[in-house]
Amino acid sequence: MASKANGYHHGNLRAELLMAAMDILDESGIEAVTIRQVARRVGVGHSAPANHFPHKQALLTQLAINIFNELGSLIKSQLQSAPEDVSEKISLLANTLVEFGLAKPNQYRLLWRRDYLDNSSEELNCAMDIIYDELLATLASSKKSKVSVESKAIALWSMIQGYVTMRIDGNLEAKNDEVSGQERQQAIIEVLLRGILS
Amino acid sequence: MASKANGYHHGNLRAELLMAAMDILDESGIEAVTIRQVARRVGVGHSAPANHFPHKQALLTQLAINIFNELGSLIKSQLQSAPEDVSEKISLLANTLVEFGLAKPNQYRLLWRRDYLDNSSEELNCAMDIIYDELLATLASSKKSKVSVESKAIALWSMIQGYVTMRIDGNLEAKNDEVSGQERQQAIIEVLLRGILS
DNA sequence: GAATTAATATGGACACTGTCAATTTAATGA
DNA sequence: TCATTAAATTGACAGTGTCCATATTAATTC
Repeated sequence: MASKANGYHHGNLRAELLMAAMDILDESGIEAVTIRQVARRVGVGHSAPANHFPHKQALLTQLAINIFNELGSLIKSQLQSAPEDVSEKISLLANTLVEFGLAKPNQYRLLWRRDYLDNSSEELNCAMDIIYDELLATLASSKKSKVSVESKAIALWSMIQGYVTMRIDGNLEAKNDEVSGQERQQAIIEVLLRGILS
Repeated sequence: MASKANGYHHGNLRAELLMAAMDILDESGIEAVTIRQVARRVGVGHSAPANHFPHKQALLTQLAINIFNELGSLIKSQLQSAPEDVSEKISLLANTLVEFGLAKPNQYRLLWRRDYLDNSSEELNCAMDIIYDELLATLASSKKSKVSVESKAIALWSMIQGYVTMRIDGNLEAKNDEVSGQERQQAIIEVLLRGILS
């Protein structure tokens, strides 16, 4: 790609490794993302990545950070052109998260595979918190009730996380009955919304 | 253990492999459960397990089935000595699931790691459905509303799954504020319950 | 500009994995 | 008793992440 084409030194290896890793992730899932496979795709020796990522975990963590950031941007842009109504806002946010997960299942999965990631990475946790904070801010304008905003946020955050995970893993297929995914998605958001707003 | 002690033929290998695998799972997580490690712990050659489980997936699938069954029994016994009140029943069921996940995180995790399991296994899906059906049955006696029982069940099932996953992966630690896990757990169940019963 | 240093690449090695194959041992049944 | 079958053995293979010594180039310093 945008390499210096001098033969030995690549010039842009770190970025290209990340791109190749993302491609493999999308195509074949996290299990297929191996250091050696990524190196092969970029056309470089199997030990070259070590200069840019000390271990596999570091590469995957950076990948997850990038995914969180992209998802965060998406949510922000969606919310900017959002209606004033609180429940519509919450619904939009939830739908954006679900749609992202369904559209890019392998990327979404990686976000929650903390066994593959460096949990102590500040950057990773910040990238995640940006999304969570968006959720908190949106919920903050809902009617005060016995239940705290934090609890509402965690309830919503949890339900979305669980729903998407089960959807993309095929755990809900047999339970969809006559209802389409779209309707179900709308319905469960509505259930929680009712609890949040009451 | 209960082997025939003849030296060569083990006599009870299948069961002991499962026990050893479960121990390793509990102790060190799913990544540490390797065929060779399990065989080593039982004191048998690295290829002996192949006679009882054609591949690693088969062993892990059986493990997951056993876990689902135990969890199912636990839930059933809990519900038998449950109060009549619907909301109390739902709350009990949710708490039982969450408590199980927190008490045996690695077992709980495996239940949802469909990439490690044989998704087409009838037995596995049945074992899971037993729990889901319990959920459905409990919810069925709640007040009829615009939202179907199925959607309520999936909402609850999703929220629990997401909440437990994030709790045991440490994704909620920074978001707990001053509130203890117990209180938070109660609060999010209450939020959803309010949506379900309204 | 030349020489030194630092960064980045290379291939080989190691221990580990799952799975296969050929072989050995023991139990079973005609 | 003897053939068959089930269940164990060891050895091999390709694949993995990570370390190592080495080679090449870029950057820095004199």
